[in-house]
This record gives sequence, C-alpha cells and structure tokens, in this order.
Amino acid sequence: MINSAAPYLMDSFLNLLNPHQREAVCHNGEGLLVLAGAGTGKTRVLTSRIAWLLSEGHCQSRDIMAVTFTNKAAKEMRERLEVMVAFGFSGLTLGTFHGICHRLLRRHAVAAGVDKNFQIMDSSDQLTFIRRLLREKQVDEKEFPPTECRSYINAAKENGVRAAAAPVPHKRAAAMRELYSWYEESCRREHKADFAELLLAVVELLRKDADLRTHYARRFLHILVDEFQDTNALQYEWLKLLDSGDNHFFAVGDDDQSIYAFRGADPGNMLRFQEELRSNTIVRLEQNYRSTGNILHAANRLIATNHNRIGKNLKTDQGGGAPINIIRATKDIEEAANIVIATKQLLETNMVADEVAVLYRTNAQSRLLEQAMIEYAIPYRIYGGTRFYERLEVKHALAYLRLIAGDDRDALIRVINMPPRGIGTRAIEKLQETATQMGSNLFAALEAVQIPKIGQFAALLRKIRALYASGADLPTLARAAIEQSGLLEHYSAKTEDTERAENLREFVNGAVLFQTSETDNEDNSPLLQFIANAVLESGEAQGAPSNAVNLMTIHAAKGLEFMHVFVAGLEEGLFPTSQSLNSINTAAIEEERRLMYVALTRARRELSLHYAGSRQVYGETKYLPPSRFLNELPADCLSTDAVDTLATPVPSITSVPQPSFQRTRLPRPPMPTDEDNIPDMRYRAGDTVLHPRYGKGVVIRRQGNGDDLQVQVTFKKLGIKTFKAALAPLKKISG
DNA sequence: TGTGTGCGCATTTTT
DNA sequence: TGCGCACACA
Repeated sequence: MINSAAPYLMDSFLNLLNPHQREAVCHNGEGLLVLAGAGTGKTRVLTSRIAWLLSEGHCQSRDIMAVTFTNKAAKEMRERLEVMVAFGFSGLTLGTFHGICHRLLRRHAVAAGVDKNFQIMDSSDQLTFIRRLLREKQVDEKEFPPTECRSYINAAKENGVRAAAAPVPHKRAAAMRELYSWYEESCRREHKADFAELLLAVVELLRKDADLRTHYARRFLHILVDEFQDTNALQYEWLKLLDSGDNHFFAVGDDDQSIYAFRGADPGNMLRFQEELRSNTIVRLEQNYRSTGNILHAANRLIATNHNRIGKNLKTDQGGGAPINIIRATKDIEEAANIVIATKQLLETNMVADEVAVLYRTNAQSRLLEQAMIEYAIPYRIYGGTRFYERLEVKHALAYLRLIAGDDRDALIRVINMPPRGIGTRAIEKLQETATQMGSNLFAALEAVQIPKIGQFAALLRKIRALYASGADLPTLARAAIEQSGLLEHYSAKTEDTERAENLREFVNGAVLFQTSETDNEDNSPLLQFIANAVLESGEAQGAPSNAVNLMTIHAAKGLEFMHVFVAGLEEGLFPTSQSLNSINTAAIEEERRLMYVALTRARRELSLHYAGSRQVYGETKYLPPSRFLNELPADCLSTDAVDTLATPVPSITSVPQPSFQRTRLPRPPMPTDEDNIPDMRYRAGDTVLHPRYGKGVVIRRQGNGDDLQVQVTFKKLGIKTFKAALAPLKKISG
C-alpha cells in the first residue's frame, strides 16, 4: 500500500541529514535515545523518522504515536510532515501528552469511570474550584492557601498518587490529603477534570484494564517522544504502560536543557528510559547548525560545570564569529537603556527587529526594558501575556457555552451576573439555600427560587439550551452566547472596552474556524470539543506588531533562536536566583546553569550579556555582584572589553568561585527547619544584614567555611568591609 | 452592586 | 516598588 513519501522524495530528505541524524532516523533496533543538543536539528530528525518509517513500509500511519509537550511543537511537526509525506498521514496520532490523553479519556470515559461530558479546568479554573471547596468546608484560606493546595494536588497527581494513597509524613500533610480527597470527590460529582487528571485517569485505566493496555501497546508500534527530559513521573508511567514488549520507543531530549525540574520534570527519565524501554544505544546530535563557534564554546564550557549530566559537546562548522560582549551598568535603568540603545543601533544597521531578543530570568525585569523600548520608540513584543482563551471576557463567553453543554456550577457562578443583571451575593446565597433545601443543585434551584431576576436568567439559559437541543451549529451557539446573554452589548457600550468586544467577535470567528477545520471526528459533539480545545490550547498571547523586538523570560525562549540575543540581569541573587543560592541542594543551582545554557544557545550570531551594579528589588536597592555564570565563560570567546569588565572590581568577586558544596545525589534532602543547624547558610550573597555601627549592608561575597567563614559586605556609605562571620556583630535581615 | 482602599506578596510555568 | 485580591463602604 502506498501511504507515504515517494521513495525518491525520501532519499532527498535523507541526503539533508548528517551521519548522526541519519543513524537516528534510520535506526532499526528496539528503542533509541537521541541526545539532541540545542540547534542540532531535533525536529528534523523526529519528522524524518516518521517519514522514513512510512516510506520504508515499516508501518502505517495509524501505528505511530508522536508526543510533544506543547501544541506549538505538535503543530510544527505536523506542518513539516505535510511537506515530507506526499501521500498524507491520516491516522497518525500526533499531539501533546494532554491532548492525546484527553481523547483517550473521552473515548473510554465509561471504562475510566468518568462522566462522558466531563469539563476540563485550566489552572485558574482549578483555583476557583479549590477556593469554593475550601469555603464549603469552612477551611481557613489563610492557613491553607488555595495556591498551596493546588500545588499539593497537582504534585500528587503528577506522581501518580491519589488522595487515598498519599503519604502522611506530618500533620499538615494529613490535612492536605483530606482536602485532596474532598477535591477528588467534588470533581467527580461535578464532572470536572484538571490537566493532570487527563493523564492520571488514563494511566489508572491502563493499569487496571489489561485488555485495553494490550490493545494500545500493540497498536502503537512506534512511539516517538519529544523533549523527553521534561517528562514527569506520570507521563513516564503512561509511556511505560504502552510498552508491549516489542514496540519501538524513540525518545529525543537534552538533559542540559532540562529547566522544568521545579515542576516535577525528571531528566532522570532519560536514563530510566534506556534501561527500561530497551534502548541500548544513544545517538548524540552534537553538530550545531545555529550558532557561531564562540557562542558554542562558551555554552559548552559553562554547562561542563554541572556534574549531573549525561554529557555532550556542541560543535559547528562555522567560524568563531563575533566575541561575546559583557556589559556592566551602574544600575538597572542604565542596563535597560544600554540594551535598548544597542538594539536601536542594530536596527539601524538593517537587523530585522524579529531577530533580536532580550531575555531575562524573571518577568518583573520586563518593566524597565519595556519603558526603555517605549522611550526609544522601538517596536517590541512581550511574550507571556494573557492568552486568548484566558482573557476575562472570553472566559465569560466560554462559560455560557459550558452552561449550554451541561450543569456547570462554576460557569453558572461566573456569569449569573455577567453582564450585570442585578443578581448580587444576596440573591446567590438565596439560590444556594434553596438548592440545599431541595436537596438538589443550583440548577434545580434556578427554576424554583422566587427571585424575578434569577427567573429571567433561567429563561435565558433555557433559551440557549433549546437552541443547542434543536441542533444549532457551533458558530450559532457561540453567537448566541455573546449576544443573547448581553455580553457583547455590555462590552460594546464601554468605549474603553472595545478590545474586549473585539475579542468576543474573535471568539465567534474561532468557533466558525473550528467548525470548518475540525479534524477530530470522534463521537463527541463539536461544542464539547470546542470547549476542551479552548482550554487545552489557549492560543497565542497577543497579536503585537509583526516585526518587533522580542522580550521574554528564558523559559519562554526555549526552542527559539535569534540573530542577536541580549541577556539581562546577570547578577548573583537574580540569575542565579537567591532561592537557588540559598538552597542546600546543588540541583537548584545546576538548573539555573542549564537555564543560562538555554539562554546562550538561543543566539545565532551575537550575544550580549548584561548586569547592573544595583537594582531595585521590591522597592529596595540591592547591590548584587555579577553572576557566577559570567566567570564560568572562557575568556577566549569574550570581547576584550568583556574581560576587562569582569576584571574590574566593582564590587568584585572576579574569579573567586563560590564554595561548591558536595554534590550529593540525594533526590530530596530534608529541608532545614532551623538555619542555625547549618551555620554556612547564615550569610549568602545578596543577603541584607544589619551592623550596629555601619547600618544596613548587603553581602556580596563569602569565603571559607565553618569558623573561618568570611563575608564581604557592602554598605551604602562606607563601601565594602570584610568580616569574620563567627565574630562580627552582624544580624541578617533578609535574604 | 460597583467602587475604593489596603494588605500581602513577589522565580521560572509547555498542559 | 507595583499588583492583585479580599473586603468594606455608599
């Protein structure tokens, strides 16, 4: 059967690959781990692999599953495949972990014990849900902050653990577990699923249903996983459950780019994968097609400082290129100005704005940069804003659709008075009481309660639900949701809200588009699919000017590349963050270093690294020394200015390395409860200390250990003083 | 019911 | 320092 790329076409694609890439693409053994460095063509390898499998007749498209983390990555793979696989690849399972599990869960809802019409909660929906639950159970939100509860629940789920099985090491954990248990119960009762639930429910289903597991494990002869270093315990278990014993796993990842360990991602899964999923070969992709020699050299050297890594070295055929700049500013505002002025000069020499990026560690840093961009009239775009389906007005519109689809309590509360129709807290309380008296839910009470305005709302609800029952299509429903509800009118009336009204119209456009392009011909209604899609794929952040300088966190920059990259805020306490410096676990600082590695490897041609002598942090002026990462770069790829800059002692920590702690491989060492247990932790760079005579100062450097520990403290007026930590009358104020 | 005020908080966040 | 959220008020 011809279902794939014509052979001659495939040959031409194979010819584009280097020997290592080809080795991976044409791998014939069982499993394969591809260690793909930054800019080494990993997407090309993944897509070529699929094209090769099909063209060589190893399998049909329906036998392949390719999993990514982001919708963007899935989309990119799909687009590239469309070019490569001439005869199409319908039947191929390609999507995110969550997207694929979502489909499985809908298909096997009954077997999994969930309602077929379950609704997905995004993280903000989840928080609202938890808040309501806490209120219902009369739990003090001060004592159990909803966000902490959410983290607890998500972390448990991502480790594959239900409330019933959650460990209780201490009293608080017992309380958390009970909360988790209530949460599970409420989710079940109200047909809600959070993100992690999509995976956990499928994992549990596969755990218990051997037939189903065998079915899928046999079906997917080839399972390809992108960004394997980012998999968490639950995702890994899911993959393992799909192991039939003789299907083929193809994992692509880079442990050096693991920057989501803080969220439960475990790069150790790469090694586990090798052992447990029959991959006795690693193919290393080290030929980099992105950056100049200097940039790669710097990145290689920096990351070599990390102990806990599989190990690889990027190389390039390009020359050294421009040396890396390191630029010191006296203060943060000046740093922003330096970057923006340099950007302006680049643009004047015909650099395309899109090809310039300013990267930073924390979102808070974007403010000064943004101001400077405005001041110098440079078009810019900040990534990380509110995405389309996360916008307030769009969430309202979506809530109306949810109400059409079924009894959704949170959706009801959200829009019962949106647009305002005179239903206040008092009325809602009454509604709630009625529901309790009836021994039923809010929706039953809606029809029973004797409040005219609620009666009107109930009528509205009946009307749009009737529309659905009569078979109205998705765009009609979307239009009804914003028009009959009065939402559109409400936002159109306010001149300052024209953008919101515009977004609501865009919402309807989205529905029209979804209706026509809808590829997922499962047995679910387009309405449910549309809602789920909105949550799982909440869309681009914003449509800023098309050609603009890119401002984003380093996390957001992963996977992207730019001709010229500025990295801002390279200071101890900011990057690496003070939290990572204070951590007794070296894993934290290693993750920061990987983040730096990601930042460096975004640049194709030029790289400028910036730091400031002082910075406003939460209204306080902090004097932070330059980041250790700057000192970890080899001098021979830096500009001479850069070397001088680093050598200038302002406040200097030049080449004195921070005391490196013994690298233990303990997964999670116990957190210290009392700082005094570990005297070395008393003073860290960036800490604010109080001296009886000199006043407030900031620790900029520490040397030695135990009783010999010396700290250098910079005082606003007196400058830098050195103290013996054991003797000095210093008191730590913050850090 | 919408508006104001003040408190508390403040890495990173693919789904 | 700046904001987002919770609560108090008119």
